[in-house]
Amino acid sequence: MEFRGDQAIYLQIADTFCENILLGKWKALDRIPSVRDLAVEIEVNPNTVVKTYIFLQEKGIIFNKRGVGYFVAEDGMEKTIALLKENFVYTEVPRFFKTMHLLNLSLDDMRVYYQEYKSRENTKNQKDSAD
Amino acid sequence: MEFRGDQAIYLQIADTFCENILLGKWKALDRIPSVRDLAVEIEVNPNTVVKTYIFLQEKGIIFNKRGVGYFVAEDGMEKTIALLKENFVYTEVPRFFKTMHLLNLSLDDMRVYYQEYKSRENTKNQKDSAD
Amino acid sequence: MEFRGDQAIYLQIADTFCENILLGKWKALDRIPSVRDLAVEIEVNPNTVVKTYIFLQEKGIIFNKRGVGYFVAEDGMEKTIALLKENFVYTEVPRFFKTMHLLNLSLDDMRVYYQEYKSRENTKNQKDSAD
Amino acid sequence: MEFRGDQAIYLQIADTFCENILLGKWKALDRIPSVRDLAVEIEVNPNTVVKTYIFLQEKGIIFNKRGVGYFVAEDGMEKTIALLKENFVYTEVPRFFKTMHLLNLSLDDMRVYYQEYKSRENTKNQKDSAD
DNA sequence: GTGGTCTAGACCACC
DNA sequence: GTGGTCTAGACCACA
Repeated sequence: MEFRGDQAIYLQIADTFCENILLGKWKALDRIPSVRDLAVEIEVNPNTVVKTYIFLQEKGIIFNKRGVGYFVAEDGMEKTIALLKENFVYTEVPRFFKTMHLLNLSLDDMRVYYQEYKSRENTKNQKDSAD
Repeated sequence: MEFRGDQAIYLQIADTFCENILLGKWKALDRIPSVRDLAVEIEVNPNTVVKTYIFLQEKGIIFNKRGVGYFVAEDGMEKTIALLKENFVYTEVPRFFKTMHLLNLSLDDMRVYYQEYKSRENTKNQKDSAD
Repeated sequence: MEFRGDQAIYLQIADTFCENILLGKWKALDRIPSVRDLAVEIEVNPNTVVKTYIFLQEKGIIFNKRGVGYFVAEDGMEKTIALLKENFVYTEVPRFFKTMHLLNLSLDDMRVYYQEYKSRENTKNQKDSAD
Repeated sequence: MEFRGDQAIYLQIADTFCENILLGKWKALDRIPSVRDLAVEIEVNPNTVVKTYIFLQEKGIIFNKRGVGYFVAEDGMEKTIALLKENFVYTEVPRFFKTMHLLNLSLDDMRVYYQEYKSRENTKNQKDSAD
């Protein structure tokens, strides 16, 4: 797994985790990988994974059974949506529109980018399912 | 000037500077405030301003005359647009659409947010011009 | 370590670093000394070392893993050679020949100086290995 | 006139001045341009030219008649050669060979560069005399 | 432990 | 006056 330099690694892992929840890869009460396993898999320090799990636990998305492992909370998907949506609507969206405006781009320009984005995604998914 | 805690101050200063360029407050070949003056004005350490100016200089947005001061580059606005646009189109836009998609939001939902954003901006501007 | 007064210390550190790369003391993907360790070793302020490392990172010669340290880039030697060679061939060499010409010196004169230089170097190396 | 960023402007002016002496453009006891005239011509601050002239005067290359102007010293050319040669032989040449060695270049490689340099100079001179 | 950032204050060369 | 550099020391997030 590759990480960007502009954000803490443990948060990037959390982002990916949230994606997986929303995409239905992990469902309510599913057991998620152990700290050690995940650390090996994505090649980061175990402490970093611990920080991710603590972060997600504080958000109520996962919970921990002592000596057993971490599990997706019963309302994990709702909590995930709440987490992402709050940040998206109140922070990302306004910032996005601000930059859009500075660059003299309109919502219609976005429509064009959106078409491109969707066709790229389709291509990627086809390739993935072909693998 | 107030700063957020999620990004280095010197980068937030740089962002504001880019905005000012795009809004036409500073034009090509204009002399910009000296390191010391700006430091006093926005209440940060001179070294922090130095870091901002070096950063902008590396991006080709400003240049410096020894012992005279910093100036907006002749193609400063183009460089600024290039800097912002590159990051926006290739990083922010795709990430934005990705989150949008995860949250099951459509471009039409964005249109609603955009109306809200614009009306907020108008209110703000009216307040500013009233001050 | 001793420094000349005609060039910024952080650049002299960078020069020494480049030499070490080219002499094979540090190889691709080697971890280089931490900012603090190097600062202590060569008796400069940690901030000065930071400036050197940021400079080398921008040149693509080293890279950094968050919370771990700095490492020589995979193509660190190539980047180093590119950096030195570009400046040497397009700036230093022509300036050298220009001065040579002004002083009425020929390449054959240089050959004499070169012999002297090499014998001095040999003497120095013998002394070093004797130490 | 254009200046590099890696050396003080007053020294770059002094260098050009020395070249002119060695190329015979200014001869012993010639009057050289006034501070003001030269400052206008090469577009620098008059104080900078003053600094150049003081520097050259300290080296014995020019002298000053109060209220009249600056003149090339009787032994100006010898002093100029002495100045350049000292720095060249003891500083530039060793540094040049050091970089040459680090880059694995031989004196024979220099011979190639020298041919290129000379042919470029010839082209330039032909163009100048055609103007 | 690591690097990243910031403050405070100093000295310097330069224009 | 200007920017460039350096020191000293601090705090923080991160691995």
